[in-house]
Amino acid sequence: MGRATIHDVARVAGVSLSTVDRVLNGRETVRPGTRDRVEDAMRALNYVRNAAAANLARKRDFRFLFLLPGGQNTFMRMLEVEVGDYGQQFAAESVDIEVRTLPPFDADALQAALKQIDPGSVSGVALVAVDTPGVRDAVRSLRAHGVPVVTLVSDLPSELREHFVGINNIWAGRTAASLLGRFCGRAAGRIAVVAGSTVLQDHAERYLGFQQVLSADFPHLVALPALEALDDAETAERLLSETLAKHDDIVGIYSLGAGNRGVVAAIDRLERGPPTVLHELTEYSRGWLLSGKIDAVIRQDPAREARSAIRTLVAMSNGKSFHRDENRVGIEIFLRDNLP
Amino acid sequence: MGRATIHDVARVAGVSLSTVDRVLNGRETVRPGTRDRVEDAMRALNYVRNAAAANLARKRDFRFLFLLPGGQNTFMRMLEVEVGDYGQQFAAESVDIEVRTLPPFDADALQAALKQIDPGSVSGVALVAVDTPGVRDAVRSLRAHGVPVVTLVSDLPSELREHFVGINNIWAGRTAASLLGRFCGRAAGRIAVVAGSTVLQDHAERYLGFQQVLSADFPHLVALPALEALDDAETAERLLSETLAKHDDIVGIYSLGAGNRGVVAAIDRLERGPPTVLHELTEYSRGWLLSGKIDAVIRQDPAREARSAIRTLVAMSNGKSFHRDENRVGIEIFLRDNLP
DNA sequence: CGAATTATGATGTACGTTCGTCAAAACAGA
DNA sequence: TCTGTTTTGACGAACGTACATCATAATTCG
Repeated sequence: MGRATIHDVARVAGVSLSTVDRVLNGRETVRPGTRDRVEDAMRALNYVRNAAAANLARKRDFRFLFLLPGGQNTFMRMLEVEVGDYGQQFAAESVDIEVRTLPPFDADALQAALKQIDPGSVSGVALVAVDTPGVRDAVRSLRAHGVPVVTLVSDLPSELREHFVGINNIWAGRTAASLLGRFCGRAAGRIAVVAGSTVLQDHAERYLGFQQVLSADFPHLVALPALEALDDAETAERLLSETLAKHDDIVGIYSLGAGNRGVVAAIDRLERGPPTVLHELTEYSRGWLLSGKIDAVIRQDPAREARSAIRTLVAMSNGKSFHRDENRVGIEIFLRDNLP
Repeated sequence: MGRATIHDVARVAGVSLSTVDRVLNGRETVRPGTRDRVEDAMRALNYVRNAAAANLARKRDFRFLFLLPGGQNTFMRMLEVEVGDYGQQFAAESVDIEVRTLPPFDADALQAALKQIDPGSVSGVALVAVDTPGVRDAVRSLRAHGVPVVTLVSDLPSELREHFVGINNIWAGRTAASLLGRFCGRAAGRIAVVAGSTVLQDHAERYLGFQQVLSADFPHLVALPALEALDDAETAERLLSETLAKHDDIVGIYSLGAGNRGVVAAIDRLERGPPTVLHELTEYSRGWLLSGKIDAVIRQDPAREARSAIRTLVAMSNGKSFHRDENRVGIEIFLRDNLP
């Protein structure tokens, strides 16, 4: 026998279909006694609402908008692909996802894109936030019009958005330090740190977390000020090479932003590179792990973030709860031996 | 406007609903020309079949059976919980999951349970395999009757099952060695290894992988023969304490099975424990990470495995393809700083 | 060219739920 | 007890697809 239906519930509870419906959807007032009988029947029959039929009858369809930074950033491009892929899968559940890429790190463009959204025609928005007053304001206005907003990768103050999908970058930095600190052994020395720009929130946070752990747990290791390579490989190579030449006691390297090809190029010039930790798993970083040029990669899984963002939006749009755990994005550590 | 329906496709293609249905479900012969027109229309309208409506009309429901080892093994218990939880969620998609626990590592019980399954009333089976001729035979018979079978955590030869959900334990062992080798620094010495039993396939594989990397990359470190603690905390504590007393050059500890409370108890007796790596993230191992008693935990995520197994069964049961990547279970590394 | 065959159309029912309308019943207050 | 209000029942249409039946149109073949 199949599952119980509302018909079964009605029969067992001795009420009409309408009443079951009213209880189920909190439609009109139902006398407490009747409500109890219905709920008892549902429990007794182990009734679960057939979501397929419900959504069908409701004739819902969702339109979600994703605002992602364009440009060359590998991670963002992977994220874009994943969102697209997942969108395809969700198409069967009548959710329709539009991805719009904007000039990277351009708060004005983001703000304009947000302002331009018609709250009536969009059931949810996900964005990689740039935290400026204008953007905050645009987000506030969207939410005031009843459009759920989730932030992706880069957050806004929590009262502005419904949910954040991404990793905690302070802890990512801490993780890097815990790894690198152990990899470096007992020898005292300095750690070279390469960043995109310290004005980027997530980069700053990673550096902060890195410092925290280093000074607390590995006091014999000292992080140099972050080199601002602007996520550019050539700049990274130049700056890192200069630093490596200037200091002869560098025992580890941490690159917390993009432009890693430059970082590795600089390491390649050394006869033996110190332990190195990077962020984000790409075609390149896989190769470096396998060839032993670097020791570990820390990443946030773009596929998970894409899925998590979509799932969150879906859940919010139909008022359902969603499993926080399932949708959590973890800080992943990859060595040569546990590559996916 | 919402999504296109088969009605739209029929209209655009200039054919009847029936014909669209025939094309869509490969029902009867449709002349190539007509089929093309229909397919063109579907493409033009970007038609995607409404899965909800389809399943509703098909009146499908799935019944999956999970056979898990009982006993005290924390990981298996977590897995059981996760399968149950996920089952609840899938109930809305009319899949019904029954979990049956069997005496652990009892091939006969497993075989009996498999033989007893009525192929007509079950649409798929997931099991933690014990690889014996009898079990192989029972699985073969099930599949011959058209029941999809996936192995979970512990595998069978690949021609016997449709899919395996779990990690590659050789690589898990390699990962442990890569971590521990780096944590130990340059000092030469021995590594104490605690296992459940070397006759367990997965434990043997972990030890193998561990050895591979140790001898290739860290020749100054030598793994002692695995202590067979039978996944029992007291035995583990006793054996490890003896070993630590006997050898004064133990620079690292790897516990690849269960019974970790005993391992940590033994470490606690030392004034300063060597770098330690364990498997599986539990309430306990979290605490040990946070308090610094151990350095790293390697795990396979039981929630992911549960979800992956169910998804795989669902996909197989209705002939759909499924994303291998999404369903892959990774070898995860946790330090104090990236705990979920 | 006509018969046999094959391809397509028309139509209806079903799946389990939502939602609306209207009537009937139960209840409350005086 | 009568009236007015609240609660419940009965019914039907709709959502998009599956599937079955029977009729009709198109094609093939001798």
